[in-house]
Amino acid sequence: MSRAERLLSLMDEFRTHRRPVSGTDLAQNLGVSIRTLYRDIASLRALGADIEGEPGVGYVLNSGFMLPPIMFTVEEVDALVLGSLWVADKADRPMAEAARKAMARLTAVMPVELSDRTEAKYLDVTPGHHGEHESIDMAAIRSAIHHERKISVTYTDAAGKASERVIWPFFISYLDGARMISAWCELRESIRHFRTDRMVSLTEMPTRYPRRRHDLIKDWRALESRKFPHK
Amino acid sequence: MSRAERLLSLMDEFRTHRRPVSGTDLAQNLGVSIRTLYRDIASLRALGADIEGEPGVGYVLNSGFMLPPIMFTVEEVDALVLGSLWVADKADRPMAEAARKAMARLTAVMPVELSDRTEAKYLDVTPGHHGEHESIDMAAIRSAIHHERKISVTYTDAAGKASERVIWPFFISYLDGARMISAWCELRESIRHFRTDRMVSLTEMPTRYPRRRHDLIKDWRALESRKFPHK
DNA sequence: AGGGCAGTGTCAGAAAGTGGCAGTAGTCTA
DNA sequence: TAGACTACTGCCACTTTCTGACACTGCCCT
Repeated sequence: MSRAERLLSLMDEFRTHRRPVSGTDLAQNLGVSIRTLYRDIASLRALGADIEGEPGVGYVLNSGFMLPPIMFTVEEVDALVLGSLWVADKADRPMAEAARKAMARLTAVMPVELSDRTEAKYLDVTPGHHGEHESIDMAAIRSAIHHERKISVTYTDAAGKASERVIWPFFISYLDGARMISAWCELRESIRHFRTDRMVSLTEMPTRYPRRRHDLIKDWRALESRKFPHK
Repeated sequence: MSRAERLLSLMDEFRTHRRPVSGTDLAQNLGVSIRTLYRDIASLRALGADIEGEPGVGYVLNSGFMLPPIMFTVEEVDALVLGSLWVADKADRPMAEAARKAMARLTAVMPVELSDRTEAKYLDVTPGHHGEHESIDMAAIRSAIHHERKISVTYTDAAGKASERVIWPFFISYLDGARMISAWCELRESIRHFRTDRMVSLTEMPTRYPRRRHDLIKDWRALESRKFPHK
């Protein structure tokens, strides 16, 4: 195992621990000495990893992961840039912010001669209809989907009538200017779609929903293709 | 200079040469022996660089550049994925293809636990109105912009009337389902916008346009903000 | 054919990385 | 408070990897 590979493995190791992990444990898992482990952590930090370490406690990787060196073509970068512009303009606020940050990271390491391209000096998405931003936290929905947890929402329909729902969200669709959540609705006992701008409030629930997200998506796609058999 | 840095510098070196460059020259520029240069090139090829070498001719980098190790957060990846989905669905064909390739490259190096996210298992843009795909080659327009060259187009307006134009393209705007080129038009002697789906034919010209793209964009933005002073 | 070039293997020496050790300093718990 | 547990840094001998020099093979172009 080369050093570069070991650094990647070390990043993976952090992510397998939900609580602080000691340097000694990490070193043992990687088959290196504690001194080398300290050097590796210093190297990762130099590369931008957000690793926190407290004496007597251990290490925590606050967020993120490392990608190894990658080859890209100029066209591929254009595509990433264009996509990020769209997300920054049209998606929910946390997502828009993430797109900006992603582009900043890419720009920081990009050869300077390509700065025109990463800085989108000559292309853009039309500044258009932003739609109504949702008041609820989209990151909470993404987290609920990822962890397959129920959420409780106060939802108003097109007529403005409010209802309380416990739903199992499993998919996010991005319309131009709005977001739609596909979820199993306990009230209606079937799959329903919810616009995020009509969610008045949202409460994360600790309960896992009793079906796998993967299966819900399968059912939903089967349902959708019966309705719209173009795919 | 570490070896990793030198590999990046070597990629930069290729891009400064428009014709084949000999290994000896490259080695000299980097301050290493020819033997080491050969090893470096082997390493870059192993990383996916498209480097061609012919005895008696020299090396050519066919395309691309290398990014060093980068840290990303999960949210940032989501944003890149979402953006790529939009580009793949709504942009011109070459751009859409580039987005798919970019995502493939990222997916290939991503930790497996994140595959749900990079494979967009739980988010998507609405499959919607694709608009009319242009018959002209968008890559040619991007090239013309990048090299600040004129193009000659046969353009039909909304009424279907065709005209020949020599234009200096400097910006691409992406609408939902269509692309619009902002360019100086020699016929109208002013800045005009052209939908790419109304360009019947396009011929690249070797002539550089006599103004800097940067300046054209400045004028255009000044004009646009006089028309729409919301920015 | 000759010049110019890409390419590979080998090996001694150079450079980078590792592990062990000593020491400093902080957190947590009994 | 003391002790166990932990993060951290500098130093140095040893280990591993990389480099340059050399010899050799083979291809392209004029």
